[in-house]
Amino acid sequence: MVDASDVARASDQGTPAYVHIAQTLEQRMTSGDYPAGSRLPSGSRLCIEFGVSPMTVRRALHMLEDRGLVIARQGQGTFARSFDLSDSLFRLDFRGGEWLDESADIRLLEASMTRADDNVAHRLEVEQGQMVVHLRRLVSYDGDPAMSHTEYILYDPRRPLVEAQLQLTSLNAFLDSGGTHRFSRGFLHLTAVDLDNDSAELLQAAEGASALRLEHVFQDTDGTPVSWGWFLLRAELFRLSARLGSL
Amino acid sequence: MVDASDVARASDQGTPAYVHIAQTLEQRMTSGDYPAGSRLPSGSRLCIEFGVSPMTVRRALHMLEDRGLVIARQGQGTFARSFDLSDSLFRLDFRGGEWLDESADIRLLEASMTRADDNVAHRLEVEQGQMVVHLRRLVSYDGDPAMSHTEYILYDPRRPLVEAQLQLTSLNAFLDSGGTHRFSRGFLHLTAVDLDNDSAELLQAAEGASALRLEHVFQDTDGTPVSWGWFLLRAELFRLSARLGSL
DNA sequence: TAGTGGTCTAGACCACTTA
DNA sequence: AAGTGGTCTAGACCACTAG
Repeated sequence: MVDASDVARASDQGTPAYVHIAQTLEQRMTSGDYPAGSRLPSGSRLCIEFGVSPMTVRRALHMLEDRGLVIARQGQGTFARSFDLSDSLFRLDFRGGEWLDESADIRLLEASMTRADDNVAHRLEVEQGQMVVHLRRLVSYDGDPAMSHTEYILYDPRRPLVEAQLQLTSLNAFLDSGGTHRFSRGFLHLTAVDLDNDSAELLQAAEGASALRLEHVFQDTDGTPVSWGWFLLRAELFRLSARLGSL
Repeated sequence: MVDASDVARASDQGTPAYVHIAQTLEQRMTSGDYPAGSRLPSGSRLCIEFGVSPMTVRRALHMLEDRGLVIARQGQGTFARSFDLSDSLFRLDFRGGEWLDESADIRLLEASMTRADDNVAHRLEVEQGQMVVHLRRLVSYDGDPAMSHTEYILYDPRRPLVEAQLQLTSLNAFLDSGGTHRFSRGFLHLTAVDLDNDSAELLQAAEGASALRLEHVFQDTDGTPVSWGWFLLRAELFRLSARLGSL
């Protein structure tokens, strides 16, 4: 019989048992003890080996599964996966500061009602020609244009939420951590593009200069698309970064 | 007294209790019941409200914390965070197929020993002028160039690991799921760039065309940089995507 | 049927913060 | 001192997969 305080001391310093187990298993995978595709010892065996309860082993395996290092198949076992670069999780950074601080200046360039063209209608899942709200913004830092934002927002007269949605989809709402609204669902796509004439001028960059294009669809809680749009981010100012490996 | 089978039935269908709890809490955050910055009910209160044990509540909170929707501060409480786009986790997709399948062709364009210049020396944390391995590869799909890869690998005569490292950092090792080796540590940075003359020609794109530049540093288990390099990905073929919100 | 992963309990002790 | 999150136990039952 072991009690909690014994176990806490068991690994060595203050590192939790589940972290220690996960690290040990990861090390065995990278060192070749558990080659990619091979089956790891079962939960019960790991309990015995590490002298911990099932819950603790499960949490360690859960960590590895979240990070994609391992895949568990019910009734079969837990298997080592090889690392796949395409599974890396990137985080979008703004170089040289926070996304939105006091030096950020958001200018609303356009706010109008227009009829949805083919593209807009498709993304917002409405009929072509339906009225939608069209917004265009420019975000500058210290007077330097850094990104533009073009957005089309659903306008449904039967549920007059435009006011709330305008706020919902305002830059502040998802760039500023202090906002009260947030999105419940949606997706993002990020690609590299050449700036067209118009955007290049707006961002004070050369025509054809590279930019990151971050496209978004934000959905209502029921899955209805509410907003479609994209940011154009000056390439020198933004990047995505990811860390590989242990913690 | 409730036993496990009662609880499993409690939520409704087969959804685990911790998922149900996490979803409920997320809904309350988006609906404004728990505004950004506010404190969520404590673990013990949630146990009472949902009629589950502490471990189950903790797992639900853990999920929300992993997704960045919530931040837990020991001794204070768990607080709702507003969603921050910059925290989105992107996944790199290859449009139109798998990263590496039978149609992929990897050509080694260059493999030589060179002296580390300023840049290389800095990234690999060696002295300028030290010998390093220089590799350059081109990956094509169905005969179409899709990405190039330039890489500098540490060459330390005192520990002759070059052979193993070559394999470690080979394309197969991190693009092909069947490999046995994997990286233990490192980081990635992704930006948009204009292709220079050389790269444009190699990728059969126009000079100045946009591309994604995926820079990497792979480290040994002890943190020593082993490989520095970058991929240039034709912009039309790759993108990053992320899903927001619930599952 | 035996073994696997997946979930859950009803407690416990610890480290930490606030008052 | 009271309340918080963080960790852990020693069992349990379930769903699934295999032989």
